[in-house]
Amino acid sequence: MTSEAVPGGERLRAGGVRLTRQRAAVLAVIEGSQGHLGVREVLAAVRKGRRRIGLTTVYRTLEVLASLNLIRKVHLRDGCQRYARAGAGHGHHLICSRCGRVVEFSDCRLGALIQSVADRTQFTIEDHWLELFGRCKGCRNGRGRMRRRSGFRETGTRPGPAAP
Amino acid sequence: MTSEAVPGGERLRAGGVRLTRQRAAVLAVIEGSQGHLGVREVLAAVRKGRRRIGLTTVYRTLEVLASLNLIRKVHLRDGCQRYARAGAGHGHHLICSRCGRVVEFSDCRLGALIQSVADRTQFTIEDHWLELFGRCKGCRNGRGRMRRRSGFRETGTRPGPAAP
DNA sequence: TCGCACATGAAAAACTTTTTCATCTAGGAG
DNA sequence: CTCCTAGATGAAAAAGTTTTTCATGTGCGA
Repeated sequence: MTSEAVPGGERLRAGGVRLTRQRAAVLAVIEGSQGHLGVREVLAAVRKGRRRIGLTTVYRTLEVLASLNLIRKVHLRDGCQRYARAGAGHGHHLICSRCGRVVEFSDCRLGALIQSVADRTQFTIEDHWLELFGRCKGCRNGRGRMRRRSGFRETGTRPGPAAP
Repeated sequence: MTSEAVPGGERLRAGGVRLTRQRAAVLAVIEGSQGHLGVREVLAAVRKGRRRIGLTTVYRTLEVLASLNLIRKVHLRDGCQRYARAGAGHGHHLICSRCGRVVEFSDCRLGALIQSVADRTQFTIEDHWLELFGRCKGCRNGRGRMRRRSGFRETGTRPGPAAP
């Protein structure tokens, strides 16, 4: 297995960690999903792809990949151990509350707001975190809310209609 | 114990739930803290105040109080089962990454940004969520980062230097 | 004051996350 | 190309968190 053949291989190496088949598999699963996945879902998806992997490794790998910014940790109203593929920006998310689709955006013009809050509160503001929730085009007229923890698309990359 | 004597009593009743000594105690602990507290910390603080309460009740009560907007759920980088007192706004938080102090603000002028992201992604955006992280005045020159899960001030309301 | 629907809490169950440690392997050295 | 080893893996166990259960308690309207 050459690193060239594995998407993300270079990026893993660049991060100073080894390219293992497990890491490649987890990265592929996340990148192949348009939604956000939890630990058990990643485990199931990797195993469905006929690759052996242990639960412990999934925990560790998700943490490693997130720290390298190869994937993003997504926070929902309840529970925040979910992950989505990383886009170009610094990781703000727009999440469909019905199907779970995650779209990343980075143009958060918060400069003025941050300045104003900083002035008023005497804080030095170092970081911010913004998430938007709504309905994607396909789920616009959906009746209810899909079960939160259900996977959206485990794998398979079909270009979605929405992208920044 | 009349409801008048208990801060939050009216608000609990208005929410359609009973005013119990446990709910009052949990609310008092959260309101008396300037930081964010986890479930175990709330449990410990209530018990330190010599009031009997069970862990199950703490879980249930925090959920009830948060659903009535009497307290807020705070999400941190890791873990998001922490709670802080509720201010007037719709609940955005500025959090000191050293001491844990939480300041709520509500003037988030995100209209233009939300419009722009909505246009580009074809999403209908229904809700947003913004959190700022930094250092409060007192922690400006702090060396490191205080242990994340440590309580900040369990109780006692001394007017802090920072308030919107 | 009474009564009961709602609330509590101890214990157990269910679930999640971390730790441990023996084994494996990616990938650089030779 | 083969060898070697630090880093990676994973099964099992431990630790921690959250939910469920159900008998008992109590807020509050009648």
